Amino acid sequence: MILRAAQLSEIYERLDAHFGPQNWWPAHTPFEVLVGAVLTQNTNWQNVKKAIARLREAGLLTFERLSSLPEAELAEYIRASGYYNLKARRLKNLLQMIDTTYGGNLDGLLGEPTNVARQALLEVSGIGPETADSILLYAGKHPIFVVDTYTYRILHRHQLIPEECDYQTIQDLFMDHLEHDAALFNQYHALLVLTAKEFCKKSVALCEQCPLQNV
DNA sequence: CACCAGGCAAGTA
DNA sequence: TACTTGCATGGT
Repeated sequence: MILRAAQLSEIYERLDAHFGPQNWWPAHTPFEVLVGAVLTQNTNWQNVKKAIARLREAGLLTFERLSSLPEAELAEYIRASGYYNLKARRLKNLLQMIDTTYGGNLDGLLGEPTNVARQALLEVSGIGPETADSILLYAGKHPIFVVDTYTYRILHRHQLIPEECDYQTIQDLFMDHLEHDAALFNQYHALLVLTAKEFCKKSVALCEQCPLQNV
């Protein structure tokens, strides 16, 4: 039950042929990626879209406007995304770090070497590996592979990884055997999300129609 | 009604 | 260290 290097390319080729180019993340600006990355934690993207829309309508999708918004008010704007009190706090923690360490300049954070920026993000309470890597890849175009529950579920359903397999192990599988290219990692992760949503739901797997059968 | 959705941190023993 | 719990809305 181990994933072979050649299978990573095979999986990518099949999914890319099936779904085509995706050009993720669905956001207008790097700052919007940052916000969305926190709001989508364990949450349906449909709910996140509602919350992002509320912030956009209020003109709050900038570092300065969101930083000056009281936490309690921010929580109300993002209510539809669920865990809204928790996420308001986490966003504030993140903005605070960018303010104190990078003078409120998101590009300052994203312009750091990947490992430095990743460490800075992980030190923020509420930012874990997936959120950090999503920000690095999709807001900063850093060549780092984003692992999520979909990635795990698809690989495990196809018996390519064991049930006990942590984030770093899965990320290393991809990064040890693929070219470190942001555009490739972007597309690969987007393809895995689409595949999970269409063919590999938690309670139902439509393996007969899945492009990955018999990999 | 039950279950699910692009996590993470804090508490417990 | 290993396991459990809290956080919460909205769609199916």
